[in-house]
Amino acid sequence: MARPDRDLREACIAEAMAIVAGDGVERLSLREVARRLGVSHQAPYKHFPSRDHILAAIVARAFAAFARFLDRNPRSDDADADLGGMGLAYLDYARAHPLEYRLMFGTPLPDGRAHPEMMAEARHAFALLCDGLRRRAAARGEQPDDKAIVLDALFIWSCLHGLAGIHGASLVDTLALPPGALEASPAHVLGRIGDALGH
Amino acid sequence: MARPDRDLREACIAEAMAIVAGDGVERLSLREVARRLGVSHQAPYKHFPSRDHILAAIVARAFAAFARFLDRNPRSDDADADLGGMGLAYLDYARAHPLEYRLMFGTPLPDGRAHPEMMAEARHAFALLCDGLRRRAAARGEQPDDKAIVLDALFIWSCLHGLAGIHGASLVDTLALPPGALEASPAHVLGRIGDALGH
DNA sequence: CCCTCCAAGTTGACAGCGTCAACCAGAGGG
DNA sequence: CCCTCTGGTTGACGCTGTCAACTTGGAGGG
Repeated sequence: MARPDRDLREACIAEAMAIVAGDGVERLSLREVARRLGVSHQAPYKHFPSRDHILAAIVARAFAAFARFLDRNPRSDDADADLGGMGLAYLDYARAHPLEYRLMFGTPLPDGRAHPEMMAEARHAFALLCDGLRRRAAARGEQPDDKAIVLDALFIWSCLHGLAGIHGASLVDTLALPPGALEASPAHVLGRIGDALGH
Repeated sequence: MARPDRDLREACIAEAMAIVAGDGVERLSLREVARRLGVSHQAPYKHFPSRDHILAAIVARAFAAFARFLDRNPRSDDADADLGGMGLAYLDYARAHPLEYRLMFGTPLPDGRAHPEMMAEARHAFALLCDGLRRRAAARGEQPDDKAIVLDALFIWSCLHGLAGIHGASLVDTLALPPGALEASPAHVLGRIGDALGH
């Protein structure tokens, strides 16, 4: 069998990501991936032992793209503003890429022990947030221990993750919010995070 | 057709909820419901036009149970403590009932317009939080408008929802938290919410 | 009492999915 | 030339949601 003129494994990943980005992870099937690539339904299994494996591969890619997005702003001298910018980027990503966001955070993920690359990419995104907090603390002349940094990172991540989830899901319709509340909620929540941490 | 000695519709709902509570919503199939009840695979369709309809029914039940849980503590004279108690109840529910929690908040829900009861039950839970904030404001002699109440309710809900999601999902393993951070995070996040709102 | 209708079930079929298993062709190495 | 391995194809199986036809029992009316 000649080396194919394309790497089918990478093509499967790209196609799976396109399906998820277009229609959501619920529509991801290996048979549809195969159909779109013009190969037999079993061909993707030559590269991925199971559906979970291709899922883990695209989750890892999604986390990597997410982390790049979080890190998109150049670092400034103002650690508070950097942290706020990261928070905005988080919400922007969730809004711009709702289906990818749900892939990462709204889907039972494959077992992390079997997919270390996926785990590493997810950790990277969280680590950016922890780094932002460390720089902020240093700029204020503080030296919190690692656990305190992580706890505040969890606080922030919880707020952002929760709000992104509310924005992205049908919960928005469900809650029957008064006019303007939805649009105002990102700035408000970010402001409250600032209140909590002390400006 | 005689009135059956059981209400199959209610039996389907109960069985569906048992499957979700035991194994998660991914394992919910109408055929399994039918098998467990000893009826033919098509029988549940006499009562529910589609899988979405039974899903909406159990989501409504889950929201109702959730709201009862949030409201479990008697009201005291201390509105701050009541609000904190509600926050703890939120996290307790998510921890005690992870699969039901994920049913409500981690699952693409059926179209809310087709299922008004489900919507109403979800709104009730959110309204409890808004009420708690109103009572707190009144106790402080403040009169925030409706939008301000809702925005802070969204802030709190975001925090709790985000944290519950982190606790409940494989993200906990993914993030490789330092020892003790996970156990400390509920108190920490609730404390930060208090910081944000001003004690 | 008989007949009709309807509700609630049963049975069978279909298409889609993930996965198992057997088979095939071509490339590379001995 | 032969053998092995890799990466595909084909076919089958069991599971799901749903469509469709059929059956049965009971209620209601004449």
